[in-house]
Amino acid sequence: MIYINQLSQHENKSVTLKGWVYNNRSSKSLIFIELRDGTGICQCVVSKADVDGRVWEDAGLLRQESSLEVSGKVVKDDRSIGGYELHVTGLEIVQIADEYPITPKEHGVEFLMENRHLWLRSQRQWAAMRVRNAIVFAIHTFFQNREFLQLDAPIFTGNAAEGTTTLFETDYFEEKAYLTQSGQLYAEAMAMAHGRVYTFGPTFRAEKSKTRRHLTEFWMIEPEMAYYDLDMNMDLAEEMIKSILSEVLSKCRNELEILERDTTYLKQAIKNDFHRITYTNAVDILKSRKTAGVLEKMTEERDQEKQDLNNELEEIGKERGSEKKWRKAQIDQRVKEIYARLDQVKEDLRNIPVWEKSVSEFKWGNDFGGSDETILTMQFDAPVIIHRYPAEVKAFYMKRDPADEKLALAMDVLAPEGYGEIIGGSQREDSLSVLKKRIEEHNLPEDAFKWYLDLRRYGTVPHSGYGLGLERTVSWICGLSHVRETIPFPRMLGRLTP
RNA sequence: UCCUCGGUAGCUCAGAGGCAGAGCAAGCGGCUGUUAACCGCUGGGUCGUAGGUUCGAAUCCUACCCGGGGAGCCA
Repeated sequence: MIYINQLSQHENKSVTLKGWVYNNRSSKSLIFIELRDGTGICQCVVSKADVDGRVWEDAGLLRQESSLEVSGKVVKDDRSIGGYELHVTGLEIVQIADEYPITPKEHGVEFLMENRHLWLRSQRQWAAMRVRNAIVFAIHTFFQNREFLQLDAPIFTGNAAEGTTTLFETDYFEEKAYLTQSGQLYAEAMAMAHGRVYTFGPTFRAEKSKTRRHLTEFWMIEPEMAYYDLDMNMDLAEEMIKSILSEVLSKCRNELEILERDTTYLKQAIKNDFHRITYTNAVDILKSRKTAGVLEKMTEERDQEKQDLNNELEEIGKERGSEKKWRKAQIDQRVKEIYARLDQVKEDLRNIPVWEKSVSEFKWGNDFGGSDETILTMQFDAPVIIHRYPAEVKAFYMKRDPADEKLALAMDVLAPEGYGEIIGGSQREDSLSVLKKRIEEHNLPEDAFKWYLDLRRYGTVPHSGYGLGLERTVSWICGLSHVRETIPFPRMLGRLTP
């Protein structure tokens, strides 16, 4: 048995493939089977003249997703996907599949999510999972090559660490336990034992967020380094992202093609320095004449597009009445596309005034909203790192800027093309007395942080770290519009199965 | 929690007070190279649920359920 991605090494040889029917077509004396085997897709051609009666008959019984073994000669043919096809001589059916719910035609999100366990077999989902795998591998490689130690932080935690977010509560032998929202505090303890460490694990947030950027269960990578200041932290984050990008671009060319990902910005992100701007600077940009111009231009573009789409609708509407059946179907398809795009354009047009208001009324000291981030990243061609946020909007454990007590030594990395925040991090407060004061100011129970405070009591050092959201990273690199397609079985508001 | 859009055949959708429709899928037949193949025929309905208005409701009204997108919050 060989795999489809090795076919080029077996040209003109006889091989056996084992897999599933992705799609099939038939005529009087030819049957085309698109076979998938997990490594790729290969068109298998069954010619009535070349096979015995049983093989021909069996080939005629196949339906979408039926499982089979098929043998034949590997032939180079540009008409076939992948450039090679199999001229079938033998065929063994493993199972004739029941009627498969996911047809080669289009489907809605709800239906696809109900059938997520099967949807994973489809090409685009297959490609996204392979990119996710490549990203995971690249992250481990990056840290392992630098002698970081991987650690697993606990999933059950006894207290709501930062006090801000809503956590999932469970019963832990009649005691309350929460599912972790971050492994950071534990990573800090391990960093004091091993110097440089990282976690790679699941994280849970019980917030009722229903957007394309949110899951209730997602995977986070949290490096934590002793003797690292904020600048070193930013350098590491930038190097890591560049390293992930070059790995994926070289290993997943085929996958990115299936996903129809335009890789221009990804390549630019590897080549160019990330833009580093302070929060204060970012606020100035948001309130600038240039930003207002960007939004005005966007409004004009959307207005024009809306007009163009409406004109097209009118024209093809006239044409439809006098056309042949196949052309009518084509027109109907285009009409659907136009309506979908119009909805998006109308939503943008509704949103832009809201964004304009949010930007023009933005006050120093507020945190950025999703739209503010989008507007910022629209003005740069590589990821943007924003650092030194107002301390008031950030977590208690972040160190203040010695040059300005109002600022926290925090940093966020924003991905371009509207993908937004993929990393949040900071230099940590290393003074015992200051940290105690912060815990008090945030009305947090000091008892719960007793062990954490010990880290500042016994050989405290400057240290830093950050958290990278895996699904948001996959979503950005794949060019997917929703994180639900970046994880095999997404857990989100209202979705617990499959 | 709030704003907004939606729920009609297995799937994707049209129908906007007056006979329940199309394409695909399924079944049968036809076609020597198909790429979401194509052509013909056949079967397929709790119009999300409950109530109301009306001679008459998929269509109008009310409540609820489910889903999409967004706000807040965040990775």
